[in-house]
Amino acid sequence: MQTIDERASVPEARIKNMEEFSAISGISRPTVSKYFHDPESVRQSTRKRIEKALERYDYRPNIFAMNQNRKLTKNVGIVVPLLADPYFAEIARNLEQRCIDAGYRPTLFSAHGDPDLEVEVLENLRSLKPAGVLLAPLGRASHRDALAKFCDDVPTLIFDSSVDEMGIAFVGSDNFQFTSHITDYLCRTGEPPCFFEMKTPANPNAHRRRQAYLKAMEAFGHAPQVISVDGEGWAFEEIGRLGGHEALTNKQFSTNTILCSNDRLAIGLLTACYEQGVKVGRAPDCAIRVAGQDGHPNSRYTCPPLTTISHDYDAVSKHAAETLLEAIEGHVSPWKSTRLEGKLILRDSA
Amino acid sequence: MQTIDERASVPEARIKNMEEFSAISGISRPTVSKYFHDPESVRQSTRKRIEKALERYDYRPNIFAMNQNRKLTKNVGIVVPLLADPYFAEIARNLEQRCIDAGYRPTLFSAHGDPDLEVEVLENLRSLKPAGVLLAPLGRASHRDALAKFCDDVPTLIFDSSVDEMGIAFVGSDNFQFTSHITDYLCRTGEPPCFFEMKTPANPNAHRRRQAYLKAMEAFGHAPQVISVDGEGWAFEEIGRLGGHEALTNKQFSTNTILCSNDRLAIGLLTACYEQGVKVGRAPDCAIRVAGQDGHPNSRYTCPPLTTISHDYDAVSKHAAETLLEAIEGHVSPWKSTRLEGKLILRDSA
DNA sequence: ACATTTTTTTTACGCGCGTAAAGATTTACT
DNA sequence: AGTAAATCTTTACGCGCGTAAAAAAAATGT
Repeated sequence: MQTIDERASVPEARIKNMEEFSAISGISRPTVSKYFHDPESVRQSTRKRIEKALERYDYRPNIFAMNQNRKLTKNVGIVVPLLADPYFAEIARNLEQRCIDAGYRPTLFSAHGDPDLEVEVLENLRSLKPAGVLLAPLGRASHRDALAKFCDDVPTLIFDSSVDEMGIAFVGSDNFQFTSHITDYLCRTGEPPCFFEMKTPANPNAHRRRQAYLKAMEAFGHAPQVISVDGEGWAFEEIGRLGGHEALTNKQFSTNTILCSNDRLAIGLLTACYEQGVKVGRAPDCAIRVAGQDGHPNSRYTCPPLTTISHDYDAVSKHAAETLLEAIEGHVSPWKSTRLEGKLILRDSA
Repeated sequence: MQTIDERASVPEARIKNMEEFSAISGISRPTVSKYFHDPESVRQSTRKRIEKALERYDYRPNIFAMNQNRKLTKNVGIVVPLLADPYFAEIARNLEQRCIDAGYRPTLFSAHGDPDLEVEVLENLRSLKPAGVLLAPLGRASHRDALAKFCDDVPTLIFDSSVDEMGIAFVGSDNFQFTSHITDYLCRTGEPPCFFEMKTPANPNAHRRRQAYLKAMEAFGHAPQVISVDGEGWAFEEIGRLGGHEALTNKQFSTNTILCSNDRLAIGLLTACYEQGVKVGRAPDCAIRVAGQDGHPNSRYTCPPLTTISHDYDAVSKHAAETLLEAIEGHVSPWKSTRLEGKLILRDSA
């Protein structure tokens, strides 16, 4: 490499591609390519030369061209059902960080609550040639066959909500434990709870929670009561609020304690209670107790702050990311489901 | 094109690229390429033949390879400061939809509240060769020069929070009008408000709102009072809660009405009020009134529901998307700032 | 100083698709 | 039927980079 590009004397000259950069740095393109793949893989002296050039010209390889012809990419896709829900935003961010720390390039997608968009996202994801993907399916509404076909083609770890035995593994929370645990707490500290849920929940975890509630109540020798409210879609708070109004008006709650299927529903219910002047909490002057499930980011700021059982965000995302990355790196193992326990968060609502 | 690929008889044969697809469809690759660029651009009969093949083999072009050598792509990047904030999630989704409807391919990114990540995201965005980008900067913490350089290279519309006179235009809300309007409302319906804000707000809109508050109070002939609470970062609710506790304990509020700089701060303040047993609302038995600003998705579900002045989400995102897409399509015009008025949303908190 | 090992350079092709140009084919139209 | 216009096929190159193989150069060891 003898020729030094004349433009090297003009600091502002923008480097368009690796070819140009290799010219001004005086290092051959394949070596430069190697450097960007792993800076440690080239000799110390050439690394210095490259980095010196890098200081003067802020060239960066085109990430999409990079992946075009690579055997194994470092891309991982993260797909959640609905980014507008802070719960998913939170866990997605957590997963992103773990991927970055492990040297991977995460890209985040949301299905925006729409099953068609979910498969659309997955189809587009193929173009990224991802080494793997972390997928939280929409749930009930997901197009099973499309997801399954995707999982056949690219290493996919399912998290949050499981759909059949898809992908390389499932990591999520132990919904039975969630509901049993908080039901137990509620029974020990006051009247046994009734269960407040959506009639047609978007996601299979809700079914598990109802089952766990019924079983727990039976075990404790109490009569269960399930209130299933109408409502489709992902506007859980509004569904909870409207359903709450109806249930309160018709005096459908058989006890003074209400366990909600999830925190967002509980938030809506709390609003309904407020609007009807029903005081919520565990103080003597309160009419009812309300508890949620999920440990939603907003649950701390309701009035009263919501007693709930929280996902172990860190543990779930850690286990999910590690399992996927191990699989990517060749660690083969049979399909496995891991469900982590939740932690009870005691606040003023119950 | 005489040779029909033998694999055509095996329906399951996966098509790897456009070459293979053109073979089994019997149409030349350039024509197939043209079809995918715009199905209307090929003759009706060939379009049918392609679509018939498409039914048997679900081939889709690689979107990243597509953009590799295109003069003008249909990509648009959408960058928000923090996806975990439902406000941004909401507006981002709105923008995405508008881009899709206009025939563009939006991709969503979040800076996750980190200025370094913000420039990182923009650098990576370059690889996408976007036709344009919709950028809501972090604000105060943003690396101005990096953003400016990016705006020089790719058509960028700034929204939500303006940073200098960057990009092709700014579209956001009229923060002066916001605060003037709601201050006016509060003054007319009770005691004039004091102003509750963060000492070092993340985003320049906060300054405008404080100024507007001061000016409005002066205009109405009332003495203003600004309570600035400590706190860094994006955990506004917690900052509002802690600051609220301190202000309540020290009796810093000079009137019974508190206008918060934004809804998330207000949500935290409401929690502090609850925790101190201070009743909020406009009913006779309430101690204070609290109002927010933004029309945050959660504001409907606080207890009491939060009176606020809401962004016109639809109008902002519509104007932002249209302005960018017009610019992309050749419509040149000088830099311009558009600030849309907000709508007062009366609820129970004030 | 020599041979050996490690690293770099050259050369060349591939990824999946855009795109331009010239020729062949098909359509539309008088 | 004949001509012009529209569309398609062929051929060829480009985008920005990965990667393999052979040759050249540099570092290492004795």
